[in-house]
Amino acid sequence: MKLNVMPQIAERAIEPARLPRKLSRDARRRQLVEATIEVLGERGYSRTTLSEVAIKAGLSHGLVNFHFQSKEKLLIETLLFLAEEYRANWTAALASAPDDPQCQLDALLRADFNAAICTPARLFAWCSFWGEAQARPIYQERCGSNDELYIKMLEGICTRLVDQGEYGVDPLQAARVLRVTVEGVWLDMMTMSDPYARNEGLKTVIACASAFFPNHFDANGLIEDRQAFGNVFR
Amino acid sequence: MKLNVMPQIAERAIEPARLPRKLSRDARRRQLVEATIEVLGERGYSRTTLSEVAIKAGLSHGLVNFHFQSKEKLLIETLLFLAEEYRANWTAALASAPDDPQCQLDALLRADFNAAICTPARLFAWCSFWGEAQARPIYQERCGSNDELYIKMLEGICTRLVDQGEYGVDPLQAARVLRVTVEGVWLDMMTMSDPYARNEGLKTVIACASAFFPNHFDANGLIEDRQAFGNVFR
DNA sequence: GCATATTGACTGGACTGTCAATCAAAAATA
DNA sequence: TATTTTTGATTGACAGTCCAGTCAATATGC
Repeated sequence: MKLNVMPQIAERAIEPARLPRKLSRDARRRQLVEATIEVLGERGYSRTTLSEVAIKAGLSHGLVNFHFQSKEKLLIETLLFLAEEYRANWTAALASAPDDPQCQLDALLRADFNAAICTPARLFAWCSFWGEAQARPIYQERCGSNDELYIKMLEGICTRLVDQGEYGVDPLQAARVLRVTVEGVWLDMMTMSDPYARNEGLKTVIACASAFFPNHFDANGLIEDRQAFGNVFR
Repeated sequence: MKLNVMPQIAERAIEPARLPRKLSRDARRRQLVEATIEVLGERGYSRTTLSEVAIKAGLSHGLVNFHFQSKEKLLIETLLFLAEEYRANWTAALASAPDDPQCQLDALLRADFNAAICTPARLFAWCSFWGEAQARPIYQERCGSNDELYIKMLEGICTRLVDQGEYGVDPLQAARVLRVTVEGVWLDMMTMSDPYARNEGLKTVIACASAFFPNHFDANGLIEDRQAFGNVFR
C-alpha cells in the first residue's frame, strides 16, 4: 500500500531537553500513555504504532513492550487513564460547587469543557476509541462503570431541577439529551471542517440546558438571581 | 500481537445461495461496499482487511483490488456511499413533508432514525470513520459539502419555527443542539453497554425538540392541532 | 557489583497489492 | 443451431512491506 507518501514523522520528544535516563515505573508509564494520546490524535487508531509512540516519548520502541507487555495493554491503559481523568474532573467540579441542583448542573457542564480535559489531542483520542469500542467489548467493559456513575449523577440533578422548577419534562430524557449533547458537541468540535472552540461548545450546551430549565438557565448560563425572587437556595 | 485468538471469521456470503459469476461493474462494486460496511461494523476500522471483506461478499481477495485499486479507495467509496445514502434519505423525507417548518423538522428528525439508515452495521461503520476522520483529511473533504447542506437546511427550519412560535432562542444554537443531539444519540446507541433501540433514540431527540419549540412539539412528537388554535398552517 | 532500565537488531506473522492463469458468458462464425 | 473465438471478470499463489513482540547486549543508578 502506497499510503504514507509523506511519512509525517512525529516530532521528537514532548518533554523538555533532557529527561533522566531512569524514571520511576509510574512516571515512565505515564509518559508513554501521554505520548499514546498524542499519537492517537495525530494519526488515528489504525495508524498508531509502537515505534511512533516511542519516538514521541523520546524513548526506544522496546521500552513500550517492557512497560506494557503488549500494544493492546498500552491502549487499554491509555483509555483507562482518560476515563479516570474525566471522572476525576467532573467529580472535583461537583465537589466544589454548592449543593444545589442548579449550580451542580452548571458545574458539571462546565467541567466537560475544562481546558485540561478538552484538548484537541484528548478529543481525538476519545474519538479513536469510540470508533473501535464496538469491535472491542473490553473497552466498554472497562469504562462502563464510570459512565453509569456520571449518568446517575446527571439524572439525579435533573430530577431535582424538574421538581424545583415544576417543569413538565421527563427528567431522565432531559438528562440523556444533555449528556448526548455534550458528546455530540465533542464529536462536532473535531469532525467539523471549521471546528469551533471550547467556549462555543459550552455555549451550545448551555443553550440546551436553558431550553429544558428556563427558570434556572439562560443563554449566558446560570440565572444567578433566582433566590432574589423568593426561590429557596437549595 | 496476539489479538486474533478467536479469529471470528466472517460468515460466508450475505447474498442468497448462488450469485452469478458475472455481474455488472456497478452491482459488484455495490456488493463489495455493502460487505465493507458489514465488516467495519463487526471488526472496527483497524481490523478490517481486504480478505475479510472479500469473504463476507463471497468473492476472492483479488477482486477487491480489481474493482477499487486499493484499500484506501474502497474505504473512501464506502464512506461516500454512506454519505450519499444519508443525504438522499433526509432529502426524500423533506420532499414528501408539507412545506411547514413544524412538519419539516419532524420529518427531518424521523428520517435520521429510519430503519434503512439507522442499522447497527451502518452506525458502527459511521463511528469507525469518525474515529479516523481527523487523521485523514480526505474523509472530511469528501463529505463536508453534504454536512453543510444539512446544517443550512436545519438552521432555516429552526429560524422559521422561532419566528412562528416567538421563542426567545437563538435559532442557530437550537439547530446545532438538535444536530449534535442526533449525533450524540447515534453514538450512544452503540457505545452504551445496554444499547437502546431506534425508537428510544427518536424519543430522546423529540424531547429535545419539544424543549426548544414547546408550542410545536411535545413528548409524543408533532402537536397536530396547532391550526385548530388559530395558527396558520404554513 | 548487582539489579534493573534501556536499546535496537531481528523474527515471524499478517496484510496489501500484483499478475499469470482460469473460466464463464457473449459475440462471431460456420 | 452448433462450434469457435473473444472478452473481461475472477481466482489464488506470490512478493514485498510493515509492524508487534523478543532478546541479548549495554548503560545506569545504587
